[in-house]
Amino acid sequence: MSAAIRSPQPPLTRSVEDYLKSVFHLTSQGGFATTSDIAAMLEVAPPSVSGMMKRLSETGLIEHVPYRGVQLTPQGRRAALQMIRRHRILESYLTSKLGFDWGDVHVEAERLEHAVSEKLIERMADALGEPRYDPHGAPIPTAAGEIEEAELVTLAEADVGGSVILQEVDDEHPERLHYLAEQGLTPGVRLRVIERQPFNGPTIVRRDDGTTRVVGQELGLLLFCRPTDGE
Amino acid sequence: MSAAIRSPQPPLTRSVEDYLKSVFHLTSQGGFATTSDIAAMLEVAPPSVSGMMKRLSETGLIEHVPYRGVQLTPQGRRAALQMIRRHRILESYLTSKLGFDWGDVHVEAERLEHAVSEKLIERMADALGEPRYDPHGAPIPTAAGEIEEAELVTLAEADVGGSVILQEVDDEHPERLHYLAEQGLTPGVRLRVIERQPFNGPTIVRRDDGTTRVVGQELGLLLFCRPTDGE
DNA sequence: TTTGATAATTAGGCTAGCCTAATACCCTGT
DNA sequence: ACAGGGTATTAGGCTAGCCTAATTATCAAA
Repeated sequence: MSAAIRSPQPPLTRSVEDYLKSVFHLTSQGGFATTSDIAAMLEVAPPSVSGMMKRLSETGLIEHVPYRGVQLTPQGRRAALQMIRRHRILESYLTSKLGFDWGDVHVEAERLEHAVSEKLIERMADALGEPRYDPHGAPIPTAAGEIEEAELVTLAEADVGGSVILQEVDDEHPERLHYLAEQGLTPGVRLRVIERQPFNGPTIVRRDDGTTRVVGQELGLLLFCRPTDGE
Repeated sequence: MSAAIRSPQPPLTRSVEDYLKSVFHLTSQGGFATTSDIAAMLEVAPPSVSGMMKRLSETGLIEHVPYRGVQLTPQGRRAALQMIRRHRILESYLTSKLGFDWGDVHVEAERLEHAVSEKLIERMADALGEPRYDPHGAPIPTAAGEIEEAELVTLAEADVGGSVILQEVDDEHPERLHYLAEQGLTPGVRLRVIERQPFNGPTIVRRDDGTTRVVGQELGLLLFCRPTDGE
């Protein structure tokens, strides 16, 4: 029998925490996370991923189907959600309490999330009033490990003629986030989808203030929206 | 010739940062830091220290006199002071802004100091109003790398009959700090040294409110005081 | 001056994580 | 049914940091 369960679980290393987060994100739509996708996300070589997957499945954090991919076990999912909570609480705290720009908090949180205690995160969450979303609109898992799963559609594929609320934007790349802030494309804004150019062309939207924005397909794929029925 | 100077200096590892801090503390009274003292402080085996000392002197952060000990180079001192600034600003922030107990902040800061950016530390320092002392009374180096050097005497060796201001207490061991707080022995308090028992016995002090405290020698050696002339 | 205790260093090994090169597997298109 | 391209894994190596055991240096006391 395998010794997948250990009573005094050793603390996870930074690397392990990063791998778990990646697997979580890559499997959030269901299915398996592939070796090459994980490698690309973490910027390591595929054999490094294979090696780590072996170790993680031995410790019971993931389920590995060779040549297919991996999924999180309940234990792995719990750890991943804890990391994501840390990350998003940190991003929220840095923007709200220390005046950080929303473009800069991601990389800062990326380092801090491996060093903060549970206690510190809960103090920050408390100071913020237990926020439910981070500055980029991403839902923050609860301390108990529950996360809201919304059915969002990217702006690049939203129905032309319909209305959407911009809910969440990708949190990487400061320049992109600065641009979005300049354009007033921030979480919560209501947009009417006016038209979309063919051949993966840009989407044209109108804000409530009547101004319009032209959003290229690449950017549009990173803007997650909730369709609204009302005009 | 050796290549002690590299233009694009690689970021220091956590370990290196810890070694530099240790050497700084062990040489603060002048002289050399010995291998065994460093090993004891970092809780590693002496040969680990020898190995690291070799690497650090190759990168120009310390000066190593074999079989004697080590000292920081100006570059190493700068790096050490930066770490100490981080540590003390973090301790201050956690107590002032997030309601942490002064006994708990040391271990939290010990982990965070390796993960915070310069920018974050400066934001915290700003939010605190550029504090000059941390919660345990230790002076905080400036961002430029200057630190106040006070001539302090431990309570265990303060002149009997004289008065002192308790300036700084060791920041480790939460229980000890809790005890000190209970006893009202916190930085800033004025104490009159009433008597001291022989054979490394306790020191008896009187606070301004007239109450007295009996402080054993071991504890007294960790309470750093500034003698005052006035009654 | 020699000896012996103590401290420092060298020798040699281990793990976590990464890498490249070589090999094995899977699946799609013919 | 199988050949080939692409993906995954295995093999083998490297570095940082740690360890223990063996060796060497230093210094004080006889």
